Amino acid sequence: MRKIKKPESLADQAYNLIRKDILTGTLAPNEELREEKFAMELGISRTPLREAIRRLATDGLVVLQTGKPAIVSSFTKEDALHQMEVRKLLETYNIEQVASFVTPIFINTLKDNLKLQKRAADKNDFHEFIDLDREFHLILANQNPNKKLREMIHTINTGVNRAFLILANTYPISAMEASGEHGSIVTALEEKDEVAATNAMLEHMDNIERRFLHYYKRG
Amino acid sequence: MRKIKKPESLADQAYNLIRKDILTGTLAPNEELREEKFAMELGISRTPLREAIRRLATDGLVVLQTGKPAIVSSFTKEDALHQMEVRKLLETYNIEQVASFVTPIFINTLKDNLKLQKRAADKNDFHEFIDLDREFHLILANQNPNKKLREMIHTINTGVNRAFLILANTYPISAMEASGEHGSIVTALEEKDEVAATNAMLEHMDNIERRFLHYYKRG
DNA sequence: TTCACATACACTGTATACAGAATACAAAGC
DNA sequence: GCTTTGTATTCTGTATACAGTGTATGTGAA
Repeated sequence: MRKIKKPESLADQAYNLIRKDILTGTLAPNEELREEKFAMELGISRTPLREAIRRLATDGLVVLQTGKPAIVSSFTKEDALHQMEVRKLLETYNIEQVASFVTPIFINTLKDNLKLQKRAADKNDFHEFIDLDREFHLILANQNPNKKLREMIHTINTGVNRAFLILANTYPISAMEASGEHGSIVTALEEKDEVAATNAMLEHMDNIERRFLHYYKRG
Repeated sequence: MRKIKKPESLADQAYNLIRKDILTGTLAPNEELREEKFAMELGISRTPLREAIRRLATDGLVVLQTGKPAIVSSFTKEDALHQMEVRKLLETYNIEQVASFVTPIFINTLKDNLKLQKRAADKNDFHEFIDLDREFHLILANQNPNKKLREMIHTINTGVNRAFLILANTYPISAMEASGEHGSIVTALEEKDEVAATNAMLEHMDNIERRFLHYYKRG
């Protein structure tokens, strides 16, 4: 039976749109989200917009201030490092589990993604690479049967990706490096070597952190 | 300086109230939350109630169904075990970290809580013990400088505590056992023995799981 | 000029009104 | 009797209206 797709609610649409704008930096940190004004711009009323903003707040992407307009959240270096610490814990734990579930189709999916990553890196297509990077880790997470763990990895990665934007300028090097590290992970998985996979992931995480700090310092 | 407490918004109040009702089982799984009816009962309008419900949804305590009333979420045995798996990961990681930050005042806070736990267990005060149990793990989490990790432990523990309610009937034994396990954790922390503390926590987690499965089977 | 104070404005929090979708029920047809 | 279809009701999604509070602006006195 073919399903008829339901139209997304206005609140959902607003949520996705604003979320993307924050993650891509179109909406800068500390920017105020005045409800009436913002709703008008989106062509909707305050009600669904408010719902979207509240949801973004639980994601940590905006901060609510009672009686005052919500603002796009800013984050310190410490916040980013904290997130990376948790991410490291979750991603390494996950890959160790996932290494036992390796199937040919799973490996192929990863390899397809890898190819696209390399292509994006070659073309210097920044946004494309960020998306593929995110997707790569999503594929890994989604292989885990534990739904709660999957959810947590998703949210933490969203936050981290935002900090990653700081690397925008010097992205080409980062992308090449990251792409190579992803390759190592896939190789280890293909050989069903749990230890190697975990180590590869840990190394990847450490390198992300290193690159982040390196470029963060230079502003 | 004494602080003047700001009045909570209606949405906040509704959120806390409904949350508690779900966690204590006053609102049963699959129960429908009809907005108008429910808002009337609380003496507020639909708007703040909706906000509360949406927030509960991101906590995983209710499930939204577009165009249909939201329902109190149910959870399967698998869900509970999945949550416990993540909790195990986070709590053991946390305590290993926290063991290095041990201060006398921290130990005293834990010991105070322990005393109250024992008292509640002796008095067979079910709700009190659940609260103290939750607080015990909260104290441990809050000692960690990593805010993101703290947040995650808080949310995961909320969910787990709900499953714990299944043990309500046979609670006395569980409470005594859990209380003792908490004691072992504090002792290990007091001796600044990271390994012992981590092991004590891991054992505690495994026991929670064991008790859960034991009583789950018997209904 | 500067400070005190009053007034106007802007924005959120909350209530209510309205439209469309889902559901329940009853009547009609097989 | 059972299925089906039309209709009424109920509910959510969204828009709008209203109230209260904080902030900015402007005016008058020192």
